[in-house]
Amino acid sequence: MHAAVLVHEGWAFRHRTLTDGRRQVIDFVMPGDICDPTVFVMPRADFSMQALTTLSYSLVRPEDVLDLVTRSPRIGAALWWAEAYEEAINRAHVVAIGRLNAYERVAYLLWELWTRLRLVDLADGDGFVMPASQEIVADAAGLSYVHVSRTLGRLEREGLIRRLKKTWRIIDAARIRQISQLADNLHITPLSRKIQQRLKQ
Amino acid sequence: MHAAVLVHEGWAFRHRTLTDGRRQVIDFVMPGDICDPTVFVMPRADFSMQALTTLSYSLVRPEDVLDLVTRSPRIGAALWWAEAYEEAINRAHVVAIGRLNAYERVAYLLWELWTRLRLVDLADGDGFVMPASQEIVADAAGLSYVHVSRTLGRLEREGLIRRLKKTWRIIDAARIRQISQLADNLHITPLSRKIQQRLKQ
DNA sequence: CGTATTGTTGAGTGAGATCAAAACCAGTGG
DNA sequence: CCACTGGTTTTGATCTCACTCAACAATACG
Repeated sequence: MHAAVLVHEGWAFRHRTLTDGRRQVIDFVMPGDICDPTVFVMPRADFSMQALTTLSYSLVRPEDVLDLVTRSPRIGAALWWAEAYEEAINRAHVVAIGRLNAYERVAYLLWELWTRLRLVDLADGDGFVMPASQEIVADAAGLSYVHVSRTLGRLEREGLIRRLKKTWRIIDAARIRQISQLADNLHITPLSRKIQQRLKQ
Repeated sequence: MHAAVLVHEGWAFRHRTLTDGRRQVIDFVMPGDICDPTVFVMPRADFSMQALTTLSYSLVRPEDVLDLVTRSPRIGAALWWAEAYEEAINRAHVVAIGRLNAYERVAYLLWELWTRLRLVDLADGDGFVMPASQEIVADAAGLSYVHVSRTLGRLEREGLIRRLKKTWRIIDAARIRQISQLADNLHITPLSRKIQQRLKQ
């Protein structure tokens, strides 16, 4: 059983960088998320993790995880849910990167980030603070940063989003959702909302 | 209703098909694989599954899984391991599709399939039976089937693989492994081998 | 056999990459 | 308040890898 990191504040991302410099961001980690902390310490062969902002988090040791799970079915369920949620996001990424074009892919990413942030009350209405540079977004979407810039520009020109410094706003959520194709992959329910909220604290 | 599926014999694949027909294969399911333990927590699966050959499998109902896990730590550990393994494969897919070119991606796929089959003793030395059509391989790699055909042709012309009907052989494993870049993502250990072997039965 | 599915090959095209330069922005220090 | 610096974003021009279209070959199958 692994230890776990519970993120309270701040963003990070997990990524894999190849020897020649190519990098793929596997996913973003934000408040309410749980993840394996060993990556902070040990450069695992698989992937590594990097903070985007200052992070506040708590560590749960393996023994404690086991203890928590066996004692409280509620927490066990929450952990299990978090796991399943993460997997659903990962599957969506595979589909997005494998079969959506740049326009759809960037729309999906916007939708995912906004949705996940709303889940933990970190979205300010239609807007949210975006700490990641476009280079990192590109590495998450499997695109070049130049093309990400162009695509975001297009979405803005079309009136679907608006950007001001680090704050991005979803102007036409319905359209973004529709373009992204995979919005329903993130099946958010009132229950999941409550669970994630609790984990955030 | 959803339940866990334990595959004993045969291949299947999980995929997501978009409304316009574009399809992404999320992963292949082969003997020893369990899918999908998390489906109990999710309201509805965001993907569907399809058999490639006749399948032999056993179904485990949600209640029974819970029961098994709480009673036998051994089974709990095995489930946990299977989960982690599946995630590692999924992460590798994201990286492969996002950042590898067609040549590397196909090499990776070959490596992954061969490695996973060896894990459950279903590889005949350097060869294995490949039940999936190139169209399905293409949908797994995020490529067109035409390009998959060309790429396999190239690998064969270069003497790295050989194909005879449905049997594919890895002639130069070291090269394939090297080209795929992500071979070490599948961290196989003697332990994992044993666990997978047991699950196969 | 004939028919359907799958695989191969060639030609032309296009979405997104790469290259390069300019514009912008946040600090930092004078 | 301004100039200087390094990072980020934008824009234009060009190129390339993989896609599409189309025809044909091979294999599987009733």
